[in-house]
Amino acid sequence: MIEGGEYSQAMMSSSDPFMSMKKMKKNNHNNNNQRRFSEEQIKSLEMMFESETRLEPRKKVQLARELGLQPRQVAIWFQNKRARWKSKQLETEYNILRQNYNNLASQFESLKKEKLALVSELQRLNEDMKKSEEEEQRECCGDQAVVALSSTDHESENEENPRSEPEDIKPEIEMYEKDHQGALCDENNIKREYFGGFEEEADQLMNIVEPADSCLTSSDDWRGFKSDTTNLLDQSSSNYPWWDFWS
DNA sequence: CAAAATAACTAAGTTACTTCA
DNA sequence: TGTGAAGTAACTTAGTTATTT
Repeated sequence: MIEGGEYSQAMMSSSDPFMSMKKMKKNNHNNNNQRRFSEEQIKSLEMMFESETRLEPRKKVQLARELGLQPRQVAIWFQNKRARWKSKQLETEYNILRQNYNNLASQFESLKKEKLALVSELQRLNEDMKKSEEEEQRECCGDQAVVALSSTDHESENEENPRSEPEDIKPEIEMYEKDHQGALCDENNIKREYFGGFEEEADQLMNIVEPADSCLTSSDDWRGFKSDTTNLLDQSSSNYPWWDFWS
């Protein structure tokens, strides 16, 4: 809808009622035939805009009178100024978001590397443990064989010591195997060992880490983490701000 | 009092022009 | 000197709100 007085004043400065819209625009860019506002005018408009981004009608008329402009020109200037200001704001916010994203991405990358290093370290430790277990077992069997052969010459050193009782060896070995075989591959043992007393927390951590594993280790674009982390963020946001994680 | 008409405003997008590298 | 990009005043359109009829 066209504004009443201001519009008429601005548009009807041409005497030709049949003048094309383009020509009218050309002729009416400014009532003083000046294309751009003066520095003084801009300065005043800017100052007013800083105090209020929307002008009251009375102030608009007053400002227009002070600057020698039509009230409509002031209104339009404020409209344009709001639009420019908004797009600048958007640009600023976009840059901030992009910077935050880049920071998060690099932090994510370094955590990813750290995690891989920890996983391989864990694997190495597991292998070491397995080896020492096997050696222990081998040594144990060798001793028992020796004991069995020389049992007639020696009394048992300790009756409670199962190794001194050849007939008890088998069940004991079975018991030992039962208790220790693959112990370090057992998730519960790992948790007990590394998170002693905090198994529940460990479970939560595992739940968080595991879904991310596939995207961390796969060759797929890691940006696919979005769907996984959405849940993660939702879960944790109720307890503490997720960004605390990075601090 | 409800509903239609009108005036005044807004945001978003466009046009015509100037300026400058 | 010509040209394209950027900036800007003025405009159009469609929507909202307040006031009047």
